[in-house]
Amino acid sequence: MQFGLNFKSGIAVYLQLVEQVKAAAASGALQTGEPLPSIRTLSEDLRVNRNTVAKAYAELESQGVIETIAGKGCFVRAGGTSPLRKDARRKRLAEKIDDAVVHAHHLQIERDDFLKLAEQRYDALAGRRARALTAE
Amino acid sequence: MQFGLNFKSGIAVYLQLVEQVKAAAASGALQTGEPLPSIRTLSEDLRVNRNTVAKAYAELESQGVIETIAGKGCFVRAGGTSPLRKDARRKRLAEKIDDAVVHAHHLQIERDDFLKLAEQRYDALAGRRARALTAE
Amino acid sequence: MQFGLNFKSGIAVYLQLVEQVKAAAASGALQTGEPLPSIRTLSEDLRVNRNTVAKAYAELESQGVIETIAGKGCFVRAGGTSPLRKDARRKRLAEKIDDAVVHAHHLQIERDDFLKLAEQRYDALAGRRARALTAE
Amino acid sequence: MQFGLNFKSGIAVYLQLVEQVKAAAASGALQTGEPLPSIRTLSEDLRVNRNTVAKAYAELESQGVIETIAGKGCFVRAGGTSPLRKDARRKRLAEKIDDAVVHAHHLQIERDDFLKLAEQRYDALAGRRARALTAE
DNA sequence: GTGGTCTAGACCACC
DNA sequence: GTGGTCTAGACCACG
Repeated sequence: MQFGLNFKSGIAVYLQLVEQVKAAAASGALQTGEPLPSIRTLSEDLRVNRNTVAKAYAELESQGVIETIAGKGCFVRAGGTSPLRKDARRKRLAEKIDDAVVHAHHLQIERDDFLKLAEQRYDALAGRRARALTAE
Repeated sequence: MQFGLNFKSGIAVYLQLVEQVKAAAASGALQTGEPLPSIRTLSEDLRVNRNTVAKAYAELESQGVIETIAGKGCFVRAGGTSPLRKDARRKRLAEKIDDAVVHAHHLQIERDDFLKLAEQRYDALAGRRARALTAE
Repeated sequence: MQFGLNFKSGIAVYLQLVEQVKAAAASGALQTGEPLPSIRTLSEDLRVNRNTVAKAYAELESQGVIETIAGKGCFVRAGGTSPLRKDARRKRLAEKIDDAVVHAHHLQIERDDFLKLAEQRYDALAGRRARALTAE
Repeated sequence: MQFGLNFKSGIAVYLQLVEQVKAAAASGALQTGEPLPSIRTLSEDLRVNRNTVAKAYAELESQGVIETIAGKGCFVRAGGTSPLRKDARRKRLAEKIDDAVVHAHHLQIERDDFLKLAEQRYDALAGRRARALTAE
């Protein structure tokens, strides 16, 4: 998993985590039974307090997205979250992109600049992800 | 204008308002020079405290989206007035795009799909804005 | 740091705080990275409501003078970080200078005196800042 | 008299007027017995509500700076306000200039730029003043 | 009528 | 402990 946090967004950090895990589970990026990173590991990776990660996992468990097995870790639960169809996933993403588009307008970023930036940022994250995988 | 609030989203109410006004201005639903609802009126409509709406409007003013004239009201400012340096504007937009990129990964949307979607949504907003202008 | 408030000046308390913090940062009395007093502490010292101090700190953050980290505190930011375009910065400064010019006329200070005074005060501040840095 | 108002300064407009008249009287720019512009005239010149000017004059009268003679106008009162010595006036102005200098620092305006701007703004106001006099 | 400031006191997120 | 948000209600400045 590759998480991205924004500490200045005004959205609580633990909710950002919850949302991202749910999105990954909804798309099938996280498969049933797959383990999540441990609270300690993740909190260190993200430079975040352990309580914050713990709260996110607790929230996910109470929503039935994951299952916590004491001493073993947290795992994606079967059922409940059937993977979304592709157009449903695109629709979810479209909301996030619309948000960026609105900001592009107010920040006076032109079409070409906007699209180029989208490409750059996508590749930047993909690059970080690849490096993270090979470093394992 | 019609605003909708989600009190359980974990996102500050005043920020929800800020985003909705920005979206309305970007789409042409709110035209340059148009007055926003008064703070008192809107706070009553939304069953929210006056200070909360005031904080949203203050934030919009500091972002250059609206102009507020004490004793008269708040008005949508003309676009193309951002006082920020170009690199600062790009940096802010990059944060929003990164947010979308992270979700694209979690939702397993591939690069081409992501970029095509970005293009579509950008053009969709520009189109709506153009239609709103001519329909005036 | 020592702050002083005038409750009868007709100038909003939170703006008096903003100006004093800015002056302290510009003169080197507050050094880069130095923590400001906590909102609660300062509000008690000044016999002012917590929200008033919070508003001042929020304004300072939005002006790029300080950085606030929720749960940790507020810190003076390094200079040279204004995200504004140069013309926007000059325009803002011009407003302040105009204020001084109007007073120069009313106080019957001639052109040469005015300009000499501007030079003196600029150098005086730069000098204090330099001494504060070396005295560290 | 040449007044300068800043509607975004956070200082009440009527107080800005009061302060400027007091400064002019303190320097001798307004002589004892000299008439102030009428409320109606000044409010139109400054694009301000008549009540605002009236409030400023009322405040000045209550402070003993001016005298209102119903049906005739407002006049600078004798005594009470003996003209300040030159260095006292310079000191008052220095406070305003210091304010501008602090803002120059935070707005990253260098010494030369600052001094050039001070010169420009001084000459700009002097120019407006000259034009206003010849147009009479 | 408009927006702006301030208070008093509550709850939340995070360290 | 830190800062952030929200409410309820007061008073002020301006048109």
